[in-house]
Amino acid sequence: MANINDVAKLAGVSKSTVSHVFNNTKYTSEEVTQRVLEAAEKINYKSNYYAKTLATNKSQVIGIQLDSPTGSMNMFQQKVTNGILKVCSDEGYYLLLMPNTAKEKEYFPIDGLIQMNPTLTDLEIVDTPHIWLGRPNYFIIETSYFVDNDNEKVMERLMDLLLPNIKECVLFMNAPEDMTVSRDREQGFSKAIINNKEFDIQTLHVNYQRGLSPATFAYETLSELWKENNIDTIIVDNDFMAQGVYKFAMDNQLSIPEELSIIAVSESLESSEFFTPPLSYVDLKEEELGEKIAANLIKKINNQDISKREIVKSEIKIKGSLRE
Amino acid sequence: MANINDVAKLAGVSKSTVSHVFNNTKYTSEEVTQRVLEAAEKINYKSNYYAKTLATNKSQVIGIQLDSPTGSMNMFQQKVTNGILKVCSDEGYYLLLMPNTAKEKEYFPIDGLIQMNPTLTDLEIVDTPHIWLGRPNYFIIETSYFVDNDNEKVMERLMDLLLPNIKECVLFMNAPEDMTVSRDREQGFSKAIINNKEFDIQTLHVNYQRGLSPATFAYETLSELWKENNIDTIIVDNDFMAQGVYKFAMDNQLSIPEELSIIAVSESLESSEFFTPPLSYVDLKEEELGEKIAANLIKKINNQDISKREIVKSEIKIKGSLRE
DNA sequence: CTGTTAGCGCTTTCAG
DNA sequence: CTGAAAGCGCTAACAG
Repeated sequence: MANINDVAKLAGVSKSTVSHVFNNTKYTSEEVTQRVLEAAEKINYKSNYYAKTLATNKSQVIGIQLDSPTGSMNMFQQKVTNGILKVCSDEGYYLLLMPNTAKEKEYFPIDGLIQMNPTLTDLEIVDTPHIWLGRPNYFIIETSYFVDNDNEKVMERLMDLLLPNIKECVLFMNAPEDMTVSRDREQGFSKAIINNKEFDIQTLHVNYQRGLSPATFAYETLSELWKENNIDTIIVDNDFMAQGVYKFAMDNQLSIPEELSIIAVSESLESSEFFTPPLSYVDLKEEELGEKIAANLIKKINNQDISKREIVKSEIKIKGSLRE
Repeated sequence: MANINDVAKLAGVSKSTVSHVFNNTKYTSEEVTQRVLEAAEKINYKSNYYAKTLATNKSQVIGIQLDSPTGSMNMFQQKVTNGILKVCSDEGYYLLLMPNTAKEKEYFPIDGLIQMNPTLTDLEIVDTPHIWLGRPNYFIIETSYFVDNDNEKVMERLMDLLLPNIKECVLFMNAPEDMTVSRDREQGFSKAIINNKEFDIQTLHVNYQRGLSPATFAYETLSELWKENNIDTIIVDNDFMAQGVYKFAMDNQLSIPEELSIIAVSESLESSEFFTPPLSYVDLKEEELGEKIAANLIKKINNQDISKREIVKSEIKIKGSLRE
């Protein structure tokens, strides 16, 4: 692989001149510029990224810190990543997927970090510009930048919509307990109940337990709670869980939405239309989340001002699964 | 950020000794080792990846060359990526997503490359160990390594299964024409027909045209062809298309599978169970593809022998959408 | 077994 | 406007 010296020699100039014409970092005469470019072309010179990074200490890479050690991403994360990738490639940044393996003996000087999936116990990150996807916990929220959905608000709006049509009891199957997002949603859920005391209904709230598949979890939880409660409305975390609920409805010959009204708080599988009747859901605008987060991070890397919290509004999509 | 000199000074040894204890590249006395480790710990030393790479010319990064300029991945690719990521993190490799933007002024010395989605017009890649996901075209196949499904074979097996129950006419809605995979599938499809002349049926074959959503494409194509042919069996490229077919069936009050038998050649949305009746499909074992490809690439990087072509067997999953 | 030293390829000050 | 040279942090002979 040809290097900068080869080009310099061939063009009959010095290393630094070559560097300058390649980086537009100083004026070089038209003639010299041409000579250098031609020489480079001739021997197919490409600047060595690693040497450059070592010298400049700017890597042009953004890392995504994944929350799983194997590096698997769930559908939500994959969609967000697509959004991130879009602006990264526009802005000339590389995207590095970083599984959460504990070792870290090496210092990989990425320019910025995107931290997936905040939990209640995350610690502050230092020495790298970073942005959270979702709300960080209260220990670090003051000092953290993040991009998030309007989780609490959308739950309130959703409940305002649902409440008039709940007959007796609503069940909320929320995300896992340790995720900040599930807290925010629960908050919105509770607020709406309190603010609408005129509707005298019963509420049930459970968190998804990792281990069972979401569909199975939903099915089993519902079977259990069904016996002792007159559940007629169900909010689930995602369409995967909804699958379990639909199956329960079918097994027990319950009609949706007449006897069981259901909505999912995210459509990670993009499966709404596969359900009969089509599943109502909340569109989290994952790509937009990704684009916003990447755009902000890049600004931050370049020391431009950005707001600490950026909210992407989610949108309630009403389909046939909701009782009128 | 502390560097190797700081550690050396603090521990009272030389740079190279520090380097050696960190890389296990030469024996160092127990005592010295300890001193170095402690010193490193104390000042929070992490070896600088870029300097190391520049010196060794081994980056420990594997690139995924994406086929879209925006860098978006479809579901199939995302699932394969999960498999890749798994072995990468096991083996200490980073994974870099490389959108297909034409610039490339820089030479980013990745150790190896995974090339997604071969088409009929791809050119040879030089100077980087690489493996294709899927069969490369015939211009380059002789010199290329790849991991692929048994596309042709599985189509033959599928047709053997289907043929006895086709009444008059089968429609195959294949992947886009420029992809090698669609050629292989068509090959298998035709072979099965020829080898089973005793079944006197009519066949229709169309390639998906990018632009329309797969579901819409399927719906419209079917509407068109339906008028003039007595189609009773349909093979579609994926479950997204199947959605269009199910909708067509519903709109025209055709019962599945009695009047219309249907199977998808991939279940990219993992949506089989969302259909009523559940959609039959071919399981492409995406994660396994990803794991195999990464494992092979890493071996290749280390100059170990690997076979040029590795096949992952796909599996036909029969559900209620197929007439018996 | 440990230390010296010459690179890896590029950027960037500083003289000219 | 151009070039010489120091340095980015680390590795790997090689000498001791």
